[in-house]
Amino acid sequence: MLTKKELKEYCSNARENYLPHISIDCVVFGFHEGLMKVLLLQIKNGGEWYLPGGFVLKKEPIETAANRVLKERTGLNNIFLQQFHVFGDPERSKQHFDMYKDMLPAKDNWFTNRFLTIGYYALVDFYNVNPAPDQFSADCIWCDLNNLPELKLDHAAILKTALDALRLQLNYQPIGYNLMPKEFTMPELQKLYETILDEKLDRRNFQRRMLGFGILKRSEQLRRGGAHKAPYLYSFELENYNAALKEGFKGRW
Amino acid sequence: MLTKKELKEYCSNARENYLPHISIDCVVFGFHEGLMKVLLLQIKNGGEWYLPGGFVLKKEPIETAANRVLKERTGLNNIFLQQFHVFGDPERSKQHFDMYKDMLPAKDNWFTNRFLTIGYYALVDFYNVNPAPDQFSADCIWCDLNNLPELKLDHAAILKTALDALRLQLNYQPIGYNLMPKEFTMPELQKLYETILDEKLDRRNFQRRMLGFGILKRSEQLRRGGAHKAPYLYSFELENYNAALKEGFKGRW
DNA sequence: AAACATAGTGTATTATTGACACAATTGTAA
DNA sequence: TTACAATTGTGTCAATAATACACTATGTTT
Repeated sequence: MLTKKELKEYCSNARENYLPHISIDCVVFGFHEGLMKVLLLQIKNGGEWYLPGGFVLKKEPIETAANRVLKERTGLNNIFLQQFHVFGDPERSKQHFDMYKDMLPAKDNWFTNRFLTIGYYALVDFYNVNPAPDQFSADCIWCDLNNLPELKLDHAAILKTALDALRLQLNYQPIGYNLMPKEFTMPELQKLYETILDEKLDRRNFQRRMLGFGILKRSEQLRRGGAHKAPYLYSFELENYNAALKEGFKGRW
Repeated sequence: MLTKKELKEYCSNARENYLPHISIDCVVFGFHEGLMKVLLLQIKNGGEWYLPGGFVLKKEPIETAANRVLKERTGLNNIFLQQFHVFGDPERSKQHFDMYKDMLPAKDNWFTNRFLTIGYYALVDFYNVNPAPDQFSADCIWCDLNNLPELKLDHAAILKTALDALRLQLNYQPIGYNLMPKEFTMPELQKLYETILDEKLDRRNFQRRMLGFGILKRSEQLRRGGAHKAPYLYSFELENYNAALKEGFKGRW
């Protein structure tokens, strides 16, 4: 926990460098051992959990701010990021870092301000991430999406909205390049979809549909070492993948 | 155009009441005589065009702010509003009301600030709208979507993004209740879809699909007076409509 | 070598979509 | 009054896509 002096310094620094009343929160999705993971921070003392986030520098594009925040929490650059919603209820930031609320008079205290937060979701390769806590957190770890701790503020709602947005995305855009390692098998990719959607899919139909998108290329190699028949390895055909990202799979009209 | 005194007053008032650095811009879609219309404001003097917009009061939810702005421009309450994107490039507001840029020193001048703008699109019944200019505009009028004047700032990009979001919405949500009068014919509804999508649809297939959604009810009455066979009148079955809005038409997974 | 778990491939059935034809209705022009 | 043009209501057939399922292949385990 910050001392009064540290808090004071943080606040005056923040006021000088960041846009007031605006924050960024990121829902970082990863995929590991068949489970959907979300990156969470645990507050120093208190022990409460919250989403990685930060503020926007006065002359910084908001996308850059989101990337900067994520770089700090994950070590990664060029993360797949999708802005999905702004949460602007005046009540939402009422309990923002409330242990610091009384340490400074409101007019000097960054954390008593109202914040609109811009929600981003990020898709990352679990294995490349080096979770790093921020200044206010004791820990930064992956949590199972279906076994989340209680979250501070409206972060549970933000997470839910992000998940809805991600599920919607599945219907008109490819997904997976950012969540899977370079090479993967069809069953592994299927598992990703099943995890996001939280439902079982038919193996054969999944493969047919997926290949139909034309964004995969099959390697000659097989994934050896598994306990059964060795599956083929696939990777994404990046050109087609990006084209599909941009154009979207055709809608229904 | 505001005098220096008026501007000064406006700015000090704004600084006192609004959240700094945050604005709202609304793309108001209407449908009239087979054409998609967008509500635009024309700047006093200058003559340039821009989207209806405004600012967020310090304790006001952003949705309320958007509704307030639209109430002022259209006279309507309870407008169908959809937040679709935040535009946060630091360069985007560089030419914001630039005729006022030099009238006040930057530190006092609200319009030299950087603004993130939250984009909303609205769907309204053309015939219920009473377009009203704001303090900075000489005029507030409906413009044809496919015959737009040049727009100030990044408003052309905002409009384009709104249209994309609207088109996306067609794929998983019903639309029309907010854009059509109470009663309408199937060809009229089809025209709306064709206009939004900017493509011709097959009459018979459109009807089958539309009825399949189960959100329409057919009146016993016909629309008389047209020059040809009188079509049936339909209206939306509001309960089912709202359920479909909430649940969405099923995706493809 | 047999048992087993998982992967690859294919096929029959059903549902959805797309393309199109025809009859009915209404105002207009001959 | 009648023929005509334009438009609406309805239906059908074929193509396509989605779903459900079966069989074979491969590698591990015993």
